[in-house]
Amino acid sequence: MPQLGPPIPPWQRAPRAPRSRPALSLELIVSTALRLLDEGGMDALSMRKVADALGTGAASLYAYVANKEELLEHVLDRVIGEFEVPDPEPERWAEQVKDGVRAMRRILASHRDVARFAMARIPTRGNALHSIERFLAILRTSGLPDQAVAYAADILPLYATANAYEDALWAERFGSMQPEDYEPFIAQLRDYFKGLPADRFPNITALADVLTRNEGDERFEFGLDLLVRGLQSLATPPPAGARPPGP
Amino acid sequence: MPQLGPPIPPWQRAPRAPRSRPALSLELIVSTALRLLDEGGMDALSMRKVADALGTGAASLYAYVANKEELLEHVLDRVIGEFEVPDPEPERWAEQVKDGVRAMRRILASHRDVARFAMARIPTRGNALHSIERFLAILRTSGLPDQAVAYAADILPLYATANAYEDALWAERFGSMQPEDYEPFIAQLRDYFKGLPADRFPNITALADVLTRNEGDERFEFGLDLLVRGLQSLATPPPAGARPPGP
DNA sequence: ACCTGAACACCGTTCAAGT
DNA sequence: ACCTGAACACCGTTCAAGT
Repeated sequence: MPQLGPPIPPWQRAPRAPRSRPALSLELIVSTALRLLDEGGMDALSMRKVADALGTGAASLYAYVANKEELLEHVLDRVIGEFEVPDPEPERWAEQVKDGVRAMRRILASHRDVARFAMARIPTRGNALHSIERFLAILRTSGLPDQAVAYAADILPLYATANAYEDALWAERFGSMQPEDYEPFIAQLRDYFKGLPADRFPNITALADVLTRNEGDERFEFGLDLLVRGLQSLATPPPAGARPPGP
Repeated sequence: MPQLGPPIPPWQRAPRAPRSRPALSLELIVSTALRLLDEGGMDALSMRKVADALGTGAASLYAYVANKEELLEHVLDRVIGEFEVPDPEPERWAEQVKDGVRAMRRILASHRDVARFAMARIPTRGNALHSIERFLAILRTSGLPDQAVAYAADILPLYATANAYEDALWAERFGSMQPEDYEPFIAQLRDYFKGLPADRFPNITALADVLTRNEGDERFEFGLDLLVRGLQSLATPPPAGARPPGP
């Protein structure tokens, strides 16, 4: 029960607050949507719930966004705005690239289900453009051919997003993506692998332990290292005389 | 129009087919769900629509699957069943790994929106287990350390799935993922990049052409090559003294 | 035991009607 | 011009009631 003060006779009331809720705006709709998403995940982000949190009806949102998809694009761009890319330091471009991918994943994962609709959108809104521009600046100091720079600028964010997407689903299933929270599940999976018939599953049973290793960012870092090492090998021309191994 | 034979008088008909529709079964529910997904994408796959196609009500499905999520898992496993992994040929493991990742992407992309729920599920059902087992067999002939094999077995399917996910969204937006269907959109994006103020976006404007290059699988192959080359560099011990790499 | 109609608590989006 | 109540056409899931 809310505490009620003594009753105020109508004639003493303020002349009816201009509006108890602020006027609607795209800005306000987007921040409300992001807040709901952060608090309750994707299920909490419906047009109706956003409108409700703003004290209006869902139909009113359609004056500012064409549809839910467009609202999600704005939310994504707002999150991308948190991504700060440093000025290029050419002699350590590879480490800067890694730091950038790590930051992308961290920021996406910190906003719960944002990663789940971040994939496959070609982000062309303001903040995304700015981030791409600055990420390209770092990649270009590598000496890689332009097309390799362009593909890398696509693939690295895809890798960050895919990992953040997985993070989000782990968090959904276990209430958090902290390893200790889902360790029992991992242990169960490990036992399941170990208990498989070894004649039909010789590799899974033999590798059960490493397949279910659950050590923070190790797997993410492993893949990131593969990608960036590959880029470095393209940037560094093979030593004259020697030929790279291959088929 | 199907060819109809001469009309058969009612008294010659079979004594009323035991049921005009076959009995429900998990098998039947899963194939119906996959058919609807292939035909109409994710929007066509609802519990109600699957039930409808089977001539029953949505509630009846819950005798066979706990919820929609479980149905999707079965659909995914059915699709994974199309994935055929060859026997290992140790001397060309890297090429076999690449072929495997290509096949994963191709199969996922051929089933429209399957990729959209394939991510981040740890597939432990029958077909998935079998595929993982055989993929591990190939990876283990590389000579990579066990943990690297295990991480690779996670990351490579993630890469295939993330790309197939993008394919699916392109197909959704443009009715197909054939490059010629969305070339106008790409051209528009290219012009947009080129028209940006060059002082604020020097890299995007300079790279507009390569950033919007749209040549089939090139980008996918580029990333796949980075990953597999990275694995090869881990498998081949560095040339201490004079170690000849390769076969 | 198995199946299901109807209900519950939601969706995104549209549109006529209000101010 | 801006806003919105109510409606439309959907969802996934539950459950009492039927056979």
